[in-house]
Formats: sequence, C-alpha cells, structure tokens
Amino acid sequence: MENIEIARVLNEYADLLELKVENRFRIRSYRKAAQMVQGLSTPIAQLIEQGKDLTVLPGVGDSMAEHIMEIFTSGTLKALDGLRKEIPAAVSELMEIERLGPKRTKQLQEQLGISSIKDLQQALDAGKLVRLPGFGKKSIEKLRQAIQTFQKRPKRFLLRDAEQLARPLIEHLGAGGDIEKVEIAGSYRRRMETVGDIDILVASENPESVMQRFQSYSEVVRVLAAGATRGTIILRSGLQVDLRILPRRSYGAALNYFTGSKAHNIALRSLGVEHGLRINEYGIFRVPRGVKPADPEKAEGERIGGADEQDVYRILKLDYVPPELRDARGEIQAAREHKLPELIKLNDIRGDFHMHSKWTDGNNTIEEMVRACEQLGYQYCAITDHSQAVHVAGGLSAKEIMAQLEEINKLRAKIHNIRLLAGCEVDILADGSLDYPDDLLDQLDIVVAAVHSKMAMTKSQMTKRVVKALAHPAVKILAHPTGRLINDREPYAIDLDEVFRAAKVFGVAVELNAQPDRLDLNDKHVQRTREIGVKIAINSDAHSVGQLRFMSYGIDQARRGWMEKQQVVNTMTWPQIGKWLKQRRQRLDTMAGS
DNA sequence: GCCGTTTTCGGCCCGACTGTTTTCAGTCG
Repeated sequence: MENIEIARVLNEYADLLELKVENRFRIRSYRKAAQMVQGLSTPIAQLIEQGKDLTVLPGVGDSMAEHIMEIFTSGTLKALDGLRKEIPAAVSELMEIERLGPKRTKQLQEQLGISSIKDLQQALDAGKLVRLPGFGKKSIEKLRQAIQTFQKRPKRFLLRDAEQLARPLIEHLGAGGDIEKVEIAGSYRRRMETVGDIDILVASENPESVMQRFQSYSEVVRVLAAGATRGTIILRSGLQVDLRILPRRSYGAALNYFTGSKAHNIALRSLGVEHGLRINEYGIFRVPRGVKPADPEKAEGERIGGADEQDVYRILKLDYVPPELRDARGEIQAAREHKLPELIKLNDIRGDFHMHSKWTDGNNTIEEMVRACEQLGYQYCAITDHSQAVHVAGGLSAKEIMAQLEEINKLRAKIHNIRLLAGCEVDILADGSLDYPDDLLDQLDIVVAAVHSKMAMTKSQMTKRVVKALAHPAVKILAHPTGRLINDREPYAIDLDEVFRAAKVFGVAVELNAQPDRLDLNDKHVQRTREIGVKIAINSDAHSVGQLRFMSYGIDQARRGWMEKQQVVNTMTWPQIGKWLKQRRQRLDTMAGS
C-alpha cells in the first residue's frame, strides 16, 4: 500500500467527520496526518516492515498510529466503513461547491434529503431551498452560479500556464499606479507543479483604486468578492485569482502568510504563540496571551516586525525557509537546527543533456540549439534525438544517426565556446534491450534511455525492463522515469526505489525532465533520490530554442525536493563531466571482471 | 486527535467577506 493511498483513506475519513460536524480539531488531526503521510518520501510500508514506531512522525499519536496500521493491513478503517454506510458518497462532493461547507451541506441533507449535486440542482429548480433558514434570495442565486462554475471547473493549471495567465494581469495592475510592491504568492511562489489559483499581493496606500482596477481587467468573467482589502475574480480561462492589498509595513508578514502552505503557516503561528507572539498578515506583535484584539492592526502589544518576510523567521529564531520548502515536510525543525539544505539554483547549471533538433521532432537545427545553449552560458550540451522505434516523432534509423554524427563532427570545427556531445534518446524496448545495436551506441558520447511504448506492463515487468536497460554499458541517463504527463497520463507502474538503487550501482543518473507537463521525476521522487544517493540530471528535453529555458521548471521541482547541487550531474564543469562519462565505463568493466 | 520553555488537560492560527441571524455564523484562504 502506497503512502498516497493511506493519505486518501485518512482524508476521506476527515471528509465524513466534517459532514457529521465533528470537533474541528479532531478533523484537522486526520487532515494533518494525511498531509504528512503524503509528503513523506519514505514509504510507510517500509517503516512498518522495519518495525519503526509511527508515533515519532509529527502529528501522529497512539491513536493515529493504530489507524495507519489498520489501513496498512486491511486497506481501510472500520470506522470509515461505518460512516460510509451512514453518508452517501455523493454528499462529500457537495462540499466542493463554493459556499457549501459542512454545516450547510448537513442542513441540506437532513432537511431536504439532498445528497448529491444532482439533487441540489433539482431542489433549486423546484424552489425548495426558499424554505430553509439561512438561505436567502442572494444565497440561492449564488448557489446556482456556483454549481455551473463547479461543472465547468478546469483541472489544476500547469505552473507555466498559470504564469502566462498571471503576467498580463500583473502588468494591468501595475499600469494603474498606486502600487508600491506586487508579487504572486501562494502555491505559485512555492513553485508547485500545478496551481489551483493565483494569489496576488499588493502593497498600496490606495487600496480602493487597486481593487477597482483588479475588477476591471478585461479577462474577468465573474467577481466573487471585492472587499476593502481582499478580492476574488474568475478569469475567462477558468483561473481564480485572489488579490490582497496591505500597507507597505505589513508586506513581509502578508507575503509570508499568503505564500503558505497552510500547514507551514499554522506551524509558524503556533511557534509564535509559544514565544508570546501573535503573527498575522499585518505583522508580528508581542501580545499578552489570551488577549483577543478587536482590531488586528491595533493589537494591544508592540509591533516587532512585518515589513520584510525575513522578520518572521528571524524573530522566531529560524533560518530563512525558501518558499519551495514550505510544505510542512520538516523544514521548520531543519530551520531551527540550521540544517536546511543549500538548494540548487538555476545558475548552478552548466549544461543540458537532453534536447531535440529538426532531425526528429524538434523545431530548430542542431547549430541553432547549440548556439542557444552557448548564449545561456553552458559549457556543454548534448543533442539527443529519438531512436527508430519512436515513429511518431520521426525516430532516426541507424543510417540517419550516423549521418547526424557526421554533421555534429563538422559543426564542432565551428563551435569553440561550448562542448557539443553527440547523443541519442534511445528507446528501451519491451524486453529491456535498446533500440540500436551496441556498436552504434558505442560511437555516441552520451546515451539517454527512455520508455515510450508498451506502458501498460505490470509493475514488476516494467521495473525489470528498465533495470535491464540501466545495466547496459552505454546508458548514462534514464529519461522521464515514470512517463507521466500532468493532467493527461498517469505514471506507469514502476518500482522507483529499485530503479534508483540499480541506477546508483550502475553509475547512471536519473533525469528530472523539466518539460512543464512532465516534471518527471517529481518533487517527492527527488527527495527519495537524495535518501538513496543516486545522482540526477536536470534536462530541458527542449524541442525548440525557446524551450531550453524550461530548465527553470526543473530547478523549481529539484528545490522542492530539497536538492543540492552536488548531487546534480549537470552542475559539474566540463572536465568533471568528461571524467564522469569515462568513470561509468570503468566501473562496469570492473564489475564485469570481478 | 495531538501535544507540552505555563506539560498529561485544555488548549488547538488568524483574519476577511458575505448574507442575513439586527450582532454573527458560515465559509474560505
């Protein structure tokens, strides 16, 4: 049983407890535990098999540990099965509708027998809701709209798409003046692979004008809320955007609060309480405990920070936590003990080992790609077009790749500031063999191996197939190890732990493919590579000159996986890379000889 | 249900917006 499945059961239990309007702190415990389990890079199964005490995990006490054990052994919770009988499955779906929380959902179910969105629609059409206390004319109209919005709701947006939608809106806001500072916070700033909405933070002394301008953006199709300092709109694309406007002196505290994650915020504020501090989006205040200020800005107490985000961490005696780490995965403890990793940065990257040219499905010539890499300041790059099995991408026959090799050799005479490697993204066939004969592969500088077909194998078959390919002496990098396409294709079944261990033994690097819809490996996989100690390569897989810049999305996910540059092969200088390419061969020769 | 630099009980992050309940509950982030 995978961590994500355990988390799913805990979350479902929390959903149903919520509908029973249970103690909200009890519900939060289950959610917190679910989130913790989901963020764990080590499989729970492994901890249990090693006889580890689960209560050492944050947010897990005796009772939660028992629940997790029960889920692990039986696949479910008895208590959950009981609740499922009591509450129909479609009821929890109701809560996904804007404005419907646990209380109103419960009310609808108990008083009108509404237990699905369909029921709700019918009840609305029949005018039944009018009789309910708390449901006025406006509420009912908004509920109608909310159902429509829910039914048309898009999937989560790729980080890159969100960027492209947000940028013009930020420009629109900026053009109106009255803005001292503006930034996008939320999961966008934490660089999550997808975002559900956009959170914009503005420092301004004239919030009315900024809020006006926000609502007047030409892409707005609905205004959900527009208060004095806070507003929410829906864009034509379906993307929801929240705006928060605060004075400059609160900007840092607000940025911290609005960046999240929620769990990270709660942890920080709890820590604040321990220090006798109140932390909110307006600042950090020294406040006598138990005093509830009527006005957060005039809290009885002394303002001791908030203009800059660093204030929050400094005052709590924590090292600064980069946004990418703020997911309650141990970053606060690490910050307290000065053990945060020194995260890899984009300008640590010295080369790119995976890109395509016009020879297959790329848009640019080899020379154009190499020149662009040169412009990026790289010391080396590899052209890795597809091998013959990938017909749809125009994979190269053996003859064609030899011709390409010739072109590359000629090009080398013209190029002096960057090393050009002749490579190939060679297909791993169903039986684990490679798509070209060995004598051809031997002539290439670098071979990137990848699965592109027959993805519906069993987990053990796929794992065997990939591990066999890793053992081939020519292979240097395993590309997009799970094959997933975000919002489009699930990862194929594969035992990544086994793949990582094999890669480590054979001296192969595993790729973090930086295409915005791949990001494969993902952040949690990256964390696992750290634990296992296998090297990774962050590659753009660019199909055009412009896509070389996708590298930054790979860096984002590497940072989210706590990655430091020492473990990333393409941060090495050219001489080191030259050695790395040879090393692998020597290592295999030794293994063969022993 | 969890947890402890006020420790084994009694707290649990904190505030904005909306609609309708004339003083606040519900929802959201």
